[in-house]
This record gives sequence, structure tokens and C-alpha cells, in this order.
Amino acid sequence: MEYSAKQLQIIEVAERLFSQKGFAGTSVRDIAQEADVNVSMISYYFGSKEKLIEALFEIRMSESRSRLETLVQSEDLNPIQKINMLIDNAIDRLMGNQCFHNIMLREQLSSERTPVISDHIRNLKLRNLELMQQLVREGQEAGVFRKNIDMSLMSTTLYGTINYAIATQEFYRKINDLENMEEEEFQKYLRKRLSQHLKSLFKSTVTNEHHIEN
Amino acid sequence: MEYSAKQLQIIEVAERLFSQKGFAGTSVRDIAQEADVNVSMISYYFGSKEKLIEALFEIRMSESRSRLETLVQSEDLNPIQKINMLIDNAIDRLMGNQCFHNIMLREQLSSERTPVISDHIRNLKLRNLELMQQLVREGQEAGVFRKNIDMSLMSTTLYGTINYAIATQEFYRKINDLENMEEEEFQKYLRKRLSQHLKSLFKSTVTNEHHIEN
Amino acid sequence: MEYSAKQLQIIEVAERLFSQKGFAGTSVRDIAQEADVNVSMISYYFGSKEKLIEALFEIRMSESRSRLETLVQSEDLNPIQKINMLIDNAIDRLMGNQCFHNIMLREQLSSERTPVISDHIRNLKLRNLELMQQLVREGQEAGVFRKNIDMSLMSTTLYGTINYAIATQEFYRKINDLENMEEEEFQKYLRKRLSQHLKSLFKSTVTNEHHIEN
Amino acid sequence: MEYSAKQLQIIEVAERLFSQKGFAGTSVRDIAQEADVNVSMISYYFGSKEKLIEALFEIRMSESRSRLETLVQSEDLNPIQKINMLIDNAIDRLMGNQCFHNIMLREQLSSERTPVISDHIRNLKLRNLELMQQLVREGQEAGVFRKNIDMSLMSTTLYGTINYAIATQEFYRKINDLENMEEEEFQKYLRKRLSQHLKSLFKSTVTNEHHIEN
DNA sequence: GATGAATGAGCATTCATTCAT
DNA sequence: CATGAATGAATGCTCATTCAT
Repeated sequence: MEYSAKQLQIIEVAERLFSQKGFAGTSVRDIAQEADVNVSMISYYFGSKEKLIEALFEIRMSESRSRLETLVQSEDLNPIQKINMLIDNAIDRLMGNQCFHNIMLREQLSSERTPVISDHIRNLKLRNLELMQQLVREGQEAGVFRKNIDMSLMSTTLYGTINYAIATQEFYRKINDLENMEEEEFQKYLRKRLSQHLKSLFKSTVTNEHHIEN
Repeated sequence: MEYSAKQLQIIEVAERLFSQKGFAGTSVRDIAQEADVNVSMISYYFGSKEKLIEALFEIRMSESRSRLETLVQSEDLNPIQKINMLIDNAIDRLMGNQCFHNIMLREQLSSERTPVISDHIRNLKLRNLELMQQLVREGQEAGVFRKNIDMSLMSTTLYGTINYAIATQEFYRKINDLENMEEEEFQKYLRKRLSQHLKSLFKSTVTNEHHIEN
Repeated sequence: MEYSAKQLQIIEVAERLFSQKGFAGTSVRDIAQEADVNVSMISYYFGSKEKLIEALFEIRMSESRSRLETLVQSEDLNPIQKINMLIDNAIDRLMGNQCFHNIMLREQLSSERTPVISDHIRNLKLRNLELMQQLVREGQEAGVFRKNIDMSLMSTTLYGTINYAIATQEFYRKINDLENMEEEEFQKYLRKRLSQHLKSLFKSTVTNEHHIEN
Repeated sequence: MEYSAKQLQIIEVAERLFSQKGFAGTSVRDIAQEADVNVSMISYYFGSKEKLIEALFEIRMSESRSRLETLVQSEDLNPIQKINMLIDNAIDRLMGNQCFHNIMLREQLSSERTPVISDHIRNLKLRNLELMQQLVREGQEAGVFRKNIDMSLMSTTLYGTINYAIATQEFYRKINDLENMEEEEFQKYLRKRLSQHLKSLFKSTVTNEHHIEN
């Protein structure tokens, strides 16, 4: 599916507004006005407000997927380095598309799911998990990772932490006295801290044999 | 503030619906219908839809806060045990009020914030963090915890992981072949796994001296 | 019909609010709140909002009527003095009950008339006119007033002028640089000016033989 | 501001209904139904019920103003003739737009004023008064009008009388046994009587030196 | 007699969508 | 292709009144 410049413009505005005010909280008039197009264009171009958000997922999910697949190609790294790459890839994807991942998280919080979107999300999550499990298996075979790692919970921690860090970044700024830092610099800083934090978490967990066994 | 049985009934229905469909996605008519009261009662009792959600926060937040404060009283535990208690307390609070914490997470995802609610959330988060930092300090003074622990990120991981686990529990069920498990049993199972997982994560992180130093 | 202190209190508040915001623009809740009584008391005491305004007319109209009848008793005055008394009586009644006469004027502007109220108004107006015509007849018989006086238009001028002066008193203050005058003093001032103005108008008109004859 | 045929249709219906039932007493549904348009068109065209009445004032006030300004051009008349023209102009404006002037009078009776409308009214009244005062000054300079004429009260009598005559025309019909007269003929008759009456009043007042001096 | 809870109709307005051009 | 007018359902809320006590 190809989208015209005007369609992409609408999608981008919609992404921002859905992120800020939620899907139900955003009217097509809001979108049309900010995208500087006629209201009827949204139904005209996409069929409905529902189809618009589906188009958004279509685009962003394929981007996410291709960025995920670049990970597979890196062959000459050791298991820990690969895990670290996966972590940075996740941080980049989520931090670099905060609006979209905000929408995606909301979608997962909702019980009014659209099949098309749910499928997208499930597929990406499956692929994510698959990749993580493969990396871990490699590490285990190389003897550097411990057995009995619940990768689905590690994955939950990875995405849960990043998502929650994004959601509460303002609070993080305040309590760490970073309120005067430039927005761009803060974003870089937060990425770095998240990267260190998550790498440390993962390293301790996948390598440490002395974990709790209850 | 005291609420009558009928008011509480409305609040509970609202909590479930806001959780399922979001605040903007839930109409007062939806709530009135499911709570089996006249539509105008919502304005009559709470003043407005907005005030209704504020009443919900008023109630749940004070509950959360008092449950949080019970932690302070446990004196005869060692630092690790205290951290573990804090983790279980968080799991209990979030897993035991999934609807409400779903709403709370959405609220944090939104940029259209209500001051009253934002204040509640900020205050609870501050108290949470305060408590965690105090526990960690005790562990550090006892010589069992390492220095340089970024508690705000550890807290992010704690709440981020639980919130995300709740949001994606259906997915977790599916990939772990737990689809036939009874709902209640699954909830218990998930709590236990989360508990183990987070305790393991925290223990490795707060005690392990070999963390990444970049 | 006798009214209790609480009922009178409600009626007085209603009078003020109907005057300020109109009948339809005033809710029974507004009235109840300002009168410091329970909302249901208005229906309880008067039957309905409609009946409340009828009660108001009942009271004020009988007051107006008795004040009007005092005129009849003044026997030892000449025709001009009697006319002047009638003018001052009208000014006193309207200026002294601005709220009520505001409501009464609105009622006459409306085509959604309540029979009870319409009857009150018509009866008072008839009695007013009757009295004026009687005074004029006396003057004509005494030879001091000219023939062919359209008393219904003179009456229209009398009440129209006072009503309009009341409605536009703020404007009158402004254009006559009286904005710093105390409210009470201004009321007295306006009454006096109106009295002079109307007496002058009436005297010129009822006595001057050189009026237009087209 | 230009208005489409449909907008004008709505405005005309609104004018009639506001006149009959007051602003608060008229619902947008009433207007929509009588104007035979969809309810939402009123918000669509005017933004709100409030803006609708503002649009009405915009239109009628500019009409009134231009009709008022035609007076200025009549040069070759004597002072009395000019005053008479001003009276007839006022009668024509008010009698020819009874609905609108009913609304305008109500607006002046209300203490819940809309700034936009208040400004319109004040400006027109100022212009009215200005013109009257100028005419009177000309008459005084020509030596035919007496000094010390309170034009603001004369103006009050002019507009008060016409407004009140319109408000009570039904009563006037009845007491003058004109109930069988055709509506159109009655309107012409009333205009003529008002014209005679007011011209007579004004002439006596502005020229008669024997006015009351208390 | 007096009250606060409760009702259901009605309010102005906004919604996503469709229609005529 | 693209648009602005138009639609009718739905929104949150207020209304005058009534009910149960």
C-alpha cells in the first residue's frame, strides 16, 4: 500500500494527536484542522477514522519489523553483544517513535481491539520474542548463559521498562533535577541511561547462576 | 469524602469501562446503563464525568497509599527481604486492581492531564520512590547493597514490568501454552512468576558488584 | 392567599432572578439556592415554577392596585395637580419595584402568555386608564384641559417612558456623567427628572390648544 | 459578513421565536424545526445559539444604522420638520421590525448581557442621541426651540412610547374598539396615531417656553 | 410538613460520515 | 478527484418535577 504525501501528512498528524489524546479523544476534525485538509478527506482517503489508525499501524509496523530484522544479519558478535544490540534496537525503536508506541501501548491496554491492529501487534511481539529466544539459545549453547531463563518475562521487562520510562519521562526529569536540560539532550541522556540499565539487568540475569530458585 | 452504595456502584462500573475503553471512549450513558442507574445520576452524584474519574482516583489512591504505608512497619527484616516485600506489595497492588492501574497508566500516557489526577499520581510515585530509596540506603549501610543504584530506573522497571505484564497477559498465556488454565489460577501463576522474576532481577542488580560501568 | 415567611423569601428571590435573567433563563435550582431552601420546596409550596410567578403577580399586583386606589381619595386638588399626582404615583410604583415591573414588561413582550398573568396585567392597565380618563374628563369639564386627548397614547407615553428609563438607566448615567453618583442618590435624581419631564409633557399636551391637527 | 439564503432563513425564524418566547425560552430545536433545517446546522453555520443572536444583531443593527443616517442628508427642512422626520424614522424602524426591537428591548431588560450585543445597542443609542441633540441645537440656534431640553429624556420618551405601544398594541386595539380592523390596516393606523402623538408631544415640549421650572 | 434522592425529557453541541457537485 | 454542505446519532449535562420517607 502506497500513500500520497497528503495521506502521509494526515497519518503523521493523527499519530501525534492519538498519542496525546487517545483515539476516542481525537476527532477527525482535530486531525483535519491540524493537517490543514478538509474534514471529509479523512473518510475519503482512508474510509473511516478506524481505517486511518489501521493505515498508521500498517506503516509503522512494517518499519519496526524491518528495523528488527537488521538484527539477524549481525553474525560476528558474541551472545552478550547480540543481547545488547537487541536492547539498543528496542530502545531506538520505542524512543524514536514515542508517539506511535504510545498509541500501541494504549491499544494493548484496551479491550476494544481491532483485529487488524491486534494482529500486527501480536505478530511483531512474536517475532521479537522469537529473536530473543534464538539469541538466548545461542548463548546457552556457547555456555555463557544460564538455563531456565523465562524470555517472555525478560521481554516484558525490556518493553515494559522502556514504555514506562517514556510515559513517565517528565517525572524522571523532575526527580533527577534535569528540568533545565534541553529536550534533545535529555532524550539522548535517557536513552543512554536506559541502555546501561537494561544491559546491566539482562547481563546479571542471563549469566548469574545464583538467581532465586523458589 | 464518603460515598453511598450507589455511588460506589457507579464508580466501580466506571472503573471497569474506563479501563476497557478509555475515558473518552466511555460515555456516561454506558456507565449509567451498566450500573443500572439513570443517566442524570452521574451528574447529580459527581457533578460531571470528569469529577467521577477524580472520585475514582480519590478512592483508589488512598487505598494504594495505605497499602504502601504498611511496608514501613515491617522492622525485623533484612534489606533483601524488605525489597522483596516491596516487590510483592507492588505486584499485589497492581495485579489486584488491574482496571484501576490500567486507567492510571493511560492517564500517564496522555498529554491532556487533569491536575487533580496528575497530583495524585505524582504524589504516590514520589512516595513509592522515597520508600524504595530508603530501603536501598539501609541495604547500602548494612553493606549488602552496591553503591550507585539508579532507583528511579529500578522503579521504572518494577512498575513498567508489572504494568506491561498485565497489559499483555493474554499474549503471555498464549505463548506459554496456558490458554486452558482457569482465569483465577492463571492470575495466581502470573503473580508468582512476576514475583520470582522481579526479585531475581532486583537481587542481581542491587547486590552484584560486577555491573556494567560504561 | 396568605404566604409564609419562607414562601415570601422564595418569591422575592424569584422576582430578582426573573428580572435579571428572565423566566426561562432562571432555573428553580437558581432560586432555591439563592433563597437557601431545598429545590423541591418550590414545587412543594407553589406547585410549579409557573405557579410561582403567578403567586408573584398575585402579590405585587394587589399592592400596585391598592396604591393606585389611594389616588381616588384625593379630592381637594385641581385637575393638573391630580394628573401630577398620578404621574408621581406611576413613577413611585415602577421605580420602587423595578424588578417586578421588569418582569411585567417582559411578560407583555412575550407571546407565550399565561392567562392568569395576562388577566392581572389587563385589569391593572384598564383601571389605570379608567382613572386617567376620569381625571382628564374632570379637567375638561373644568375647562382647563383641551378636548380630543388620546388618553391611551398618553398612558402609553407615561408607562413607556418610565419603563424605558428604568431599562436604560445605566446608559442615562453614562451619557449624563453621573457614573460616580451613589446608587441611591441616582435613583432619587432619576425619579425627580422623570417627574419633571413627564409633568411638563403632560401639562403641555393636555392644556395646549395649539397641538397638531393632521 | 455575508450570509447565505439558508443562514438568513434561520436568522429570520430565530428573530421571530426569540421575540415571541425570549432567547432562553427558545431552543435551537425550535428554530431548526421552524426553519426546516437540521438541528446541527445552527451550530454549523453560526457556531452556537449565542453567535446566532449576535449575527442577528449584526444584520439588523447595520440596517437600522443606515436608515438612521439617511436623516442626515435632508438639508432643506426647518428644525420642526427635521424633528418630525426623526420621529417618523424611529416609528418606521421600530414598527417595521417589531420582532427585532422586541428582542432588543428584552436584551436591555436583562442583566446577563453579551458584550457584542451590548456594544451594538450602546453604539446605536449614542448615534441616535447624537443626531437628536444636533437637530435640537440647530433649532435652538434658529431661535425656534427653547433652551434646557433634556434630550436624553426626550429620547427615552420617543423610544419608550413606541416600544411600549408595540408591546401593548393588542390592549390598544381592544380599548379603542379596533378588534375587527385588518391587521395591516391597524398597523398603519397605529403608526399614524403614534406619529401624531409624538410630534405633538415634541412640538409642545421643544417650543413651549412655559414648561415647568421646579 | 419537609427533604434529599431520583426521574426522564430536554438542552446545546459535537461526532463521524455522506452527499451533491 | 476533491470539496464544503449537510446529516442524524450521540455527546455530557441541566431541567422541572416527583417520589419515598
